[in-house]
Amino acid sequence: MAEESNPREQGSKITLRAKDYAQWYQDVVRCADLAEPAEVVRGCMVIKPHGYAIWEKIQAELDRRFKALGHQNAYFPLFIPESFIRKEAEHVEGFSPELAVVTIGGGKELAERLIVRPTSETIIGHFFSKWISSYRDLPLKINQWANVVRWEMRPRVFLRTTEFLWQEGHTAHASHEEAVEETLQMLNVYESFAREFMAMPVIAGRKTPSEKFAGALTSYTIEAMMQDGRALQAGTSHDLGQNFGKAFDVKYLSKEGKLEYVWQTSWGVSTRLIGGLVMCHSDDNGLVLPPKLAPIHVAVVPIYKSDGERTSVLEACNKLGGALRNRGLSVIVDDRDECKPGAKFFEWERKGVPARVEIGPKDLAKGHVAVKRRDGGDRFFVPRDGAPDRILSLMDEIQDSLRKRALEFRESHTRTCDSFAEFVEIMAGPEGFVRGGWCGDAACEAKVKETTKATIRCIPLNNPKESCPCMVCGKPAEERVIYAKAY
RNA sequence: CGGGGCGUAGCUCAGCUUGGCUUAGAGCGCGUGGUUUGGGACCACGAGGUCGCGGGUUCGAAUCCCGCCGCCCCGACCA
Repeated sequence: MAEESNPREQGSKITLRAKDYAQWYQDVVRCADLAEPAEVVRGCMVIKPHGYAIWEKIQAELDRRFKALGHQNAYFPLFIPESFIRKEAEHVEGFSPELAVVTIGGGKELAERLIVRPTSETIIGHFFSKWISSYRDLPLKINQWANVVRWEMRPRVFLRTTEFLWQEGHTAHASHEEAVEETLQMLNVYESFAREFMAMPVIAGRKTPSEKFAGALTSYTIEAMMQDGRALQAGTSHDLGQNFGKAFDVKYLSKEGKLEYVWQTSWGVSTRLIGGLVMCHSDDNGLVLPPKLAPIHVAVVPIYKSDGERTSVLEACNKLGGALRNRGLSVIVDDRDECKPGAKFFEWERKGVPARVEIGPKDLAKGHVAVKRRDGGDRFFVPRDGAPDRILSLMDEIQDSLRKRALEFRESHTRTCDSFAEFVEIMAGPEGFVRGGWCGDAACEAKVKETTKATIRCIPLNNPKESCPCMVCGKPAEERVIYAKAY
């Protein structure tokens, strides 16, 4: 049905996933009214109310989790003096190509150019050095919700926009051990959030040196699989070592009276998560949302002909709506007179509302309501009395079902491979994840990228040691890593 | 940055090759009135456009020429 060339479908047409995955993604984003390309500003997007509501839900839960672990929110300047960026050699090299620079302010050329922050390690490092003087000031655990700008070559709504929203956590510790612990703890927060709230299973692991954050000692990541088999880096957590501590002179006096550099971490997730959410669960009819992140849980659609029917049907709808709201659900009773029920069904379906309830004269007579879940299956009926509780428990079922479905998809698209020739063949096809050995040589990693465009997404945490051949050179390797093409 | 596409009504586009037959059009959307309402309703009337910008050619330019700007898509980078 998504392919009908009915003129009234213009602007709301969704390309089939199997036909053109990239176009399908854009269509779902547009039809679900999540965001639109800003057009007047290259690479930027307008996050529309329905999309922003999802972001607010993501924010609320992550913020809760961060604070529960002792982090405090703060806010740092949008502009960073150019000299700050230059203080950490690897950092400047990594970010230079994608910086936006302000050269004029108030009509006058600036004495020092200002960088629109691409990330805040440098300016936060500067302030940490002012705030930290004793081991008693540590650990310092700060989080910032902010926008950042990276002049990417090819923007894509949510997945890679010039400006995006994110949170960046920055912490300083007295020991490397404690910093590593923090890095892994926050990676774990991301992993569990993705699994529990987004219903998106991810593989948590370590980046190879060539893929790590510019300026970090070690970077960790969570990698999700999209429905086209590609990987999405959904969040990162970095062990910064003393690199920024040394660059910004962040020192403290230890208990023993010695002056030491702090050990820092940084970690972030962004509005890219929304893109991941879309690509993980949605289908040819539009957006599919896990209930825990859905701005609207239930759409109640009244069906009536006469005015008399309208009154009694709407009364029943509002009563059910109230009962559902009392159970903590967000409900819309779609009492618009100007469109027919069918149009309403399509609209809420496209927007990913997890469940739809229909109430009409027939239902009133039979004492039940009709329920349709967005994630599939036929419409079914539940008695009116038990409907609120049944629909509440349905939310958990949908959440769980989406997670299981995504996990099964990932598992059925993950292959173990020992031969480079076979690997090249896999990457030419419908893709997916490949578990293959890696000897640790950057040359082998580079060869994979050159020939297939795939990369090592991560070396999974708690990876079982396994003697296997390096998938590229055949030399002995100690463990398998995740190879995939990425967004 | 390389390759491709596009800029005409709120949206999607036709018209451009062969300049005048257009007083710039269509569908969708929007407004008003009526009939409708269990999977995208229909009829009637109506509002809405300096044809991306700047030059040029011509009696005459959305259409031809030159220059500029912008956006989207496909490749090399990232959260």
